[in-house]
Amino acid sequence: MSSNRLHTDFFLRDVLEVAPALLGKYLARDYGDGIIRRYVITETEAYRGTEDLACHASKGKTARNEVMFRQGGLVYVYFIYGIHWMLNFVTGQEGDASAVLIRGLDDFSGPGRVGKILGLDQTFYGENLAVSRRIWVEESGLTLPYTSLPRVGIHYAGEPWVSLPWRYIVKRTQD
DNA sequence: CGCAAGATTGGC
DNA sequence: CCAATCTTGCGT
Repeated sequence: MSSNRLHTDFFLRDVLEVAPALLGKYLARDYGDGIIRRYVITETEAYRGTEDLACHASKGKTARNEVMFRQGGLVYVYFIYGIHWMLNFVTGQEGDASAVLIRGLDDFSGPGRVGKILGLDQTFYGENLAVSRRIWVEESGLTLPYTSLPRVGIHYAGEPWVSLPWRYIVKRTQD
């Protein structure tokens, strides 16, 4: 039998390709009980290298963001506002310093809520999505229509970064 | 070593 | 509109 897990090659492309490509994929999580929960990825944001002033990598490599400078397919988590763990997937080749922020799963929206649902913490820093037994991404076969909008909470970056439509959101199902 | 700000959220 | 809560990055 074969696994639907997405491997490193999926993440080695430009972040502007990977971010929308993740929409509709399954975020798989094993909380340690051997039961695999799957959540549909419904919202992402792209952070693109040292040039992008909204990207953490724009200030150069630091202890906090060093994983962003590695090859794609790794997890980048960071703690913010004293409350929230943000989940990101590193993309591109080593040195590209790009990543996708996971902002929504199923009906839950907001990166802080994603981190809470998944029970993230510092131990996930650098986790390899190709081999991890507790968090990975799977092909779902779903192709969901989406829209792109400017990114949230990065006003400090100024133009053009604050206006680029690098936030991708699955259109809500009609009923 | 001090301190301001943060890829947010929930409540008033 | 604002507090919560704490890590990080930068200035002194």
